[in-house]
Amino acid sequence: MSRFPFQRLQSELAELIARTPPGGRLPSEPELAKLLGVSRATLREAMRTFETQGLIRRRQGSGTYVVGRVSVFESGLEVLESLETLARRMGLSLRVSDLVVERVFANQELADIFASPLAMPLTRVRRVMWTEERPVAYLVDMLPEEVLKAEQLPDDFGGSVLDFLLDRGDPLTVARAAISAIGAPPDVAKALQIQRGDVLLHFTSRLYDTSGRVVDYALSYFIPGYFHFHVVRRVVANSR
Amino acid sequence: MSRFPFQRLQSELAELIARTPPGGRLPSEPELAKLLGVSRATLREAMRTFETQGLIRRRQGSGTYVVGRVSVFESGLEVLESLETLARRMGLSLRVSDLVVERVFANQELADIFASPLAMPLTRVRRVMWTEERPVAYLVDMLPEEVLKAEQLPDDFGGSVLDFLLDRGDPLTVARAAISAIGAPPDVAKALQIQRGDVLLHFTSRLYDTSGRVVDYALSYFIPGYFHFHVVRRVVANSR
DNA sequence: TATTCACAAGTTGTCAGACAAATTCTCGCG
DNA sequence: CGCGAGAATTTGTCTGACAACTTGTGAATA
Repeated sequence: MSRFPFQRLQSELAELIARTPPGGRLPSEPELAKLLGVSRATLREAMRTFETQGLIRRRQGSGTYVVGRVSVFESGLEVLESLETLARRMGLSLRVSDLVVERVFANQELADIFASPLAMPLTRVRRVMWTEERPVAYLVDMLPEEVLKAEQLPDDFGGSVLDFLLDRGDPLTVARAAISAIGAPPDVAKALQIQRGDVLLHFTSRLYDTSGRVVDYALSYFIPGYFHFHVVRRVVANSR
Repeated sequence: MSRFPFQRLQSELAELIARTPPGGRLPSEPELAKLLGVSRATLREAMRTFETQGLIRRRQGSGTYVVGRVSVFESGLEVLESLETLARRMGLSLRVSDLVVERVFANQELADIFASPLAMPLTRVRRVMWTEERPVAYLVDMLPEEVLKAEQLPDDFGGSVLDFLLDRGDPLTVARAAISAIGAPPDVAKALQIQRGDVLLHFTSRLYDTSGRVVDYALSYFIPGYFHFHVVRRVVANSR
């Protein structure tokens, strides 16, 4: 539960929308506002965010309707959430194995990414995520030691660096993820118990805080078919 | 000039944001509202849409700031644009080959996607996109014949069904793309001149119009490394 | 001089209430 | 049964207000 009305609103609305069948109508704005304990103006701002994402559609005089979506089991990429959170929403449970937290030093590439000097100390967190006795993802996070020291990770670390930073209250804003497909490199193949060169979905993410600094550089490797990532793409109007 | 205040507002705001250098501050809300001739409530709703898209950041007590737009506009997946348009912006030129436009009939899967009866006639457009003597993408679009008949495609068809529909003025709204990685199926491998099983990035897209109907179901296969797809992910608080 | 603290001014966040505009429903009337 | 006028409902927009937060200023202090 968040401290700020707007964020709480967003998650409650997201839940409500997820519960409503495609094409279904949401309660009217005055009703919803009362139900959620906010003013209509604030409610409308929250609704706009979902409209921007294409999840709902509003028709003056008629109501607000949930747009047909493929499945609740899919994750929209425009919202950054941890695999754990995603899995919980899907009714799955994720397990962590082969957790390795180590201290490394920035090479040229990493120094560029973090806009830091060469050899800056970093904390690298590697682990394999399992669901139902099967490895499905291999995750590597790298963070400046000023942001995260190895000792700070709790013993019951669930596998999500993002959740840890959020719970700690870090002022995170957005992440930028590059999406590609690759054949499994040897170390990843070994961790995921697949063959070298097998197909993997690959994200390379930079997580930013409010000051625009990169606080986490993450490499994610997913075995296709276990997680369904999708994105809503806006059609831009003709410029005139 | 649009008929509706909100749409006019959006384009004027978009312009203002585009004019403001990254990190720059926008005028205060009361000022902007007066300047644009709307109430502060309406203005805030419009601002929310840009905040959702990661273009601006608001800080209570301080102001509203423009986020570095390079990261967002470069080739973000949140905006749907044709490969042609994208390639032109990246300074590449795309060529089309092996264009096949044919009439097919919906099987059960396609009928579900289009919410249509079985065996509904569809127009299927397949082609290979080349850049610099090398095939880089294989695209398949399927549209109800009511939306697009084979004869309607011009002789100089550039390879983008999306551009064609937009130029024609179709009321398109959003597309949903599912992202995954696959090994090349035989037919795709042949078209792209690669080996069966080679790694491909794969999008499955549904394009919607204003009535919420699926007007285009598209399969896209990309050879990794030629197009850089990325997405901006908003951080939201945990819901627990 | 340098530092700290209180405070005022400015900005975003939220609220309540009102009316306009569009849609949908109801019901009387032919 | 069909149709149209009007009522009811719902989203769109506006106004004014206050709360919460940030920032700069300047006086008081070490």
